[in-house]
Amino acid sequence: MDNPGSPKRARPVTITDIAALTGVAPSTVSRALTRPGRVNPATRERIEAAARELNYVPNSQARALTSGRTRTVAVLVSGVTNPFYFGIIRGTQQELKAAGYAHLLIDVEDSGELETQMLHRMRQSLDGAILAASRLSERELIGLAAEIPLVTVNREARGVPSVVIDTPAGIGQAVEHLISLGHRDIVYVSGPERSWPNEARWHAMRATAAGHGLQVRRVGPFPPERPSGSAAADAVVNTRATACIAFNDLLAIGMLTRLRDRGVRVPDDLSVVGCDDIFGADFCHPPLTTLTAPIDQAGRVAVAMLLSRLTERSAPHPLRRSVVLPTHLTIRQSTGPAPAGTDRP
Amino acid sequence: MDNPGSPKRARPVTITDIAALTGVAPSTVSRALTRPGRVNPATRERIEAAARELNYVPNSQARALTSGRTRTVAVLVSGVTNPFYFGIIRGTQQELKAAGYAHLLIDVEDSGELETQMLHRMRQSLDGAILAASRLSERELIGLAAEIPLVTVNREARGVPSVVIDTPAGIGQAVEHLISLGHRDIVYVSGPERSWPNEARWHAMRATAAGHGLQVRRVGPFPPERPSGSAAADAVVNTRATACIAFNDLLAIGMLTRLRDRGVRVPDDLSVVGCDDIFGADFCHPPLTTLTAPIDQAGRVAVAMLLSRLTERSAPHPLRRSVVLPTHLTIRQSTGPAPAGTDRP
DNA sequence: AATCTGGCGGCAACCGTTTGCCAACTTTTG
DNA sequence: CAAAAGTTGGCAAACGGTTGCCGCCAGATT
Repeated sequence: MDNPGSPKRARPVTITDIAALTGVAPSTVSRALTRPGRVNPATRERIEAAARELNYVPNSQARALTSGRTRTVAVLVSGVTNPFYFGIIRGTQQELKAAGYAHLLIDVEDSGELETQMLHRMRQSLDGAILAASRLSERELIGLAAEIPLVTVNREARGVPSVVIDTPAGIGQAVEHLISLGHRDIVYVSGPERSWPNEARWHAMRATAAGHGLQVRRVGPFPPERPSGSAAADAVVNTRATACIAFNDLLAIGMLTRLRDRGVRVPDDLSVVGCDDIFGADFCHPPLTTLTAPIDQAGRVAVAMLLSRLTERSAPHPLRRSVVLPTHLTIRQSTGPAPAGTDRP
Repeated sequence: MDNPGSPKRARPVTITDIAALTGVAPSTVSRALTRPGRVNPATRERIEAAARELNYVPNSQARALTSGRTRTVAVLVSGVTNPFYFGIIRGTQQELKAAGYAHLLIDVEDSGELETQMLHRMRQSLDGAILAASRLSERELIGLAAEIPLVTVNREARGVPSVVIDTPAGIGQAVEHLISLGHRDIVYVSGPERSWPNEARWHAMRATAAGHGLQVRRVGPFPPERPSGSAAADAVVNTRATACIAFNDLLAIGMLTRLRDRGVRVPDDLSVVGCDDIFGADFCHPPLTTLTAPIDQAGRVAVAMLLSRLTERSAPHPLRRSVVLPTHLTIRQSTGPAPAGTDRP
């Protein structure tokens, strides 16, 4: 190795090399490799042998130039920090790899602007994109979907295929769980105001509570991060509620820490419910009662929907334009009976 | 929207369109956009204005075809599940985005074969790659590094630039911490046998202990995942040691759960030390004493090293070929004084 | 035997950009 | 004022594939 700092990359093998070796035209090589029925089986065999021998790897840039297809899908998340996205990343990665697509990861950090800009710049290098947690307006989203095939996660927009995790339905279960434990004063710990799932969760909670003749309150909004849990915990304690449902587990786990510091016992003094069942929800202290969401699956389904749209030549089934995945309540130790004094105010 | 299933992508604007609009040749447009000094400032201004007006986005495939540079870097991790890689992913993502590079995520699932194969197939679409947790042999690694610019994380191989997190040095601290608490019988909970950092940690532990006239034992190997913590916990209890250091936090957290189930009190009966300080190490129960590793930083530094190699025209500094990042011991509540009876056997 | 048909392979254009080379023109220099 | 040097822009050839079209040939059809 003469200069290890800048490895000399050997000139890659091209179809022309294979053509020369087999004595056919480059176009024949191309066809043998991409349209197997189009050439004589014998010729094809020779070409394939040569390709194997030369260790040929097709140049995807060149391919993309004519075909327009890059076999690359972008996955947009906002904040790689959030374990929720781990699931999305894992699910999409699995499914994309299995289909032979490349997985381009983009962190748009909660910025709708970055989101549009990135997608716009890369649109020629992508076959499609998965938008986990878009901050875009419905208008913008639809506009973008006209530029490039899109599937959203936890976000609905007219005409844009989506995978939504039905946490709102789970919220209903959670509220009933709390009511059955004797809680009458439940508060919602709000996440980002402009977030679609946040609003959906809040509405579901209010609706279910109303169905039981209860009113619910709301504190926040808080950034959906662990540190915000402190402020959230204080706000909840302030309301004198006996139970709360937090926008997500990150916030809930943050609250747990603060509550412990303040000497508020969970669940004796206050019951806490989270959302998502992220990594850590089962081993925090106390283990968190939460709405278990099939996050990985959401990622996998989103990719499957996108790819089926890309490969399908006929018009896509209008039925499968949107998929809703169910959640369920996982009861652990952060919820318990309402404190005696407050059972019936 | 006529057929929302397959959005018509408008034919993208090319430099030829800009050339036509400004009345210059395409080559001039190309130069105006990529080699600003090469054209008359006035012409350039006109071209830039036209480009802006037409909302021009350069086609990166076409660019890559001639230039050979794709502005894409692959990040290889083994198991997106492991929170350790979250840090790597976050760090690399930040740094790559800042430099205007695309971030291609590849999960090679602990398979050296997949690792080689993927890199080989994609080598023409990549400017370089970051190998976090390579399972490759030194030979293979060096071979691959000759094909494509590489930076490894937590893995050393002759002539391949690397970022290594100096957990072994931290292990020394951890051992001394345990000794100062009166522990005399410490066991190492081994991770994957063929893993480079695993061996390094074990050696460091043995060396430090030997320096204090102590012998240490080793249990395992265990897959570095939470579920393996159960088996690991049982194995450690079996040794009757009073303290252990686990290959990583995932394993340590898994152990904590099992120990609690078995009624073994941590730290009263057994002290546990983890490695890495991943997400969750601070809120598990009890919070884990661990070696805090600058994981994000490792990702950032790895990318910085790679990019500097790519842009530098002269030979790279031989000095900066490898970087070692320090760790420190973060003492939480999973370590405490050795149980009285066992202090001096 | 002449014609038709279908299979198979080659030619050449094209995808969008970069870049070596050259020509025209302008400015500096002696 | 002529020659040299420097600017600036255009031409055309790549880069590595894909694909429409055409021609050749063998076998089938009449």
